[in-house]
Amino acid sequence: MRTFHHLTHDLPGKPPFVPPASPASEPHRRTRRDHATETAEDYVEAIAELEASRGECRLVELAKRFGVSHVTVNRTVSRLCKEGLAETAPYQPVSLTARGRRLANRCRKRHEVVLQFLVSIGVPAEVAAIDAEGMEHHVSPQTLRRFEAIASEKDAGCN
Amino acid sequence: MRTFHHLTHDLPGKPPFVPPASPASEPHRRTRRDHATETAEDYVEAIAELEASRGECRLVELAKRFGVSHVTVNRTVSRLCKEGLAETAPYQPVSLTARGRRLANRCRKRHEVVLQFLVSIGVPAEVAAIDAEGMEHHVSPQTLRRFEAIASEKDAGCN
DNA sequence: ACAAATTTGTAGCTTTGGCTACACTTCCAG
DNA sequence: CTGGAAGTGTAGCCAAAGCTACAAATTTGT
Repeated sequence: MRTFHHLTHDLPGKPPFVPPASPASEPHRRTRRDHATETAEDYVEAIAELEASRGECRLVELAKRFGVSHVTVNRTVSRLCKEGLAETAPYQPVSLTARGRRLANRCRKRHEVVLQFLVSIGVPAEVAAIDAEGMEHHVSPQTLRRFEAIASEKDAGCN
Repeated sequence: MRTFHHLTHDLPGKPPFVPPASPASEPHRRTRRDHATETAEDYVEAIAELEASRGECRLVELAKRFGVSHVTVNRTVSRLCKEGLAETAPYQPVSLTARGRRLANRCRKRHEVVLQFLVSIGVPAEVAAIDAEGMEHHVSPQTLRRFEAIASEKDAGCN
């Protein structure tokens, strides 16, 4: 993600051939940006759940949850700490900061809405669980509102 | 993606502490797997479009489309070639193989279905375009069928 | 209390996907 | 027909997210 302008002195004689970057590239740029936050979102959500269900969140549990090695979890949690979303100390459990908790709550709600929406339109529960996991990070607030409305509509039996 | 067992002699005295990997990790593993194919899907789709609209697909056009540098495009296209989805020669345009074209067609259809579905449930077109871009890769065939059904339902004015 | 099991940390590797800087082809205009 | 602009290639850097192997700490069972 980092840019390196420290060597780009922008000497006026030679514009270093900047690529034009069409407006149509916006959705892609957005999708890439989402990507960067996906991991953080998944992690804070998992941490919150584990704290709720077990009282504390240990790295091994996260590793099991995501199906990755504890090393990957360790590094990712370090990143979350640097970003001010989580806190931890060597050999101690992981906890969320206030910011992390807020993010976790938002993600949990969004996840639930997406999942219930998929189920409400007739997607089998197991498939819906998988799709929701992948889709949730790309659902905008506007779309989420529509999902919510439709899910509750169907729940009320108005179809 | 590569694994390195060349030093894992599996001496029977010490099982190298295999992580348990809960069943709940499946959706995440699946999502990660999707990730790997997302780029390929986006690229073949873009290549097909550019071939259709301009007769040929040049790297610069792809770079503009995705908002990335031509270097990134170059490397990604090389990977597509290795995977048998595209073909190119130095300083020549990029074209799709038969496999690449089939993939592109599937992706285009899926993209259209997702986009139309979002619009049909009342998401503003611009927002729908962005969301579709991010969501499409995570929509299973089952969910896609539901999307399709609902979109055509609404189109027919049955609500 | 101590050995074993579990958990966590660290070193070092891979691939993917970003980037800049610079070199080289192509191609067209004058 | 030649020179510059546009397009492409290559070298080399970065960060994220995956891994194994090994080391250290902590917890647990006897």
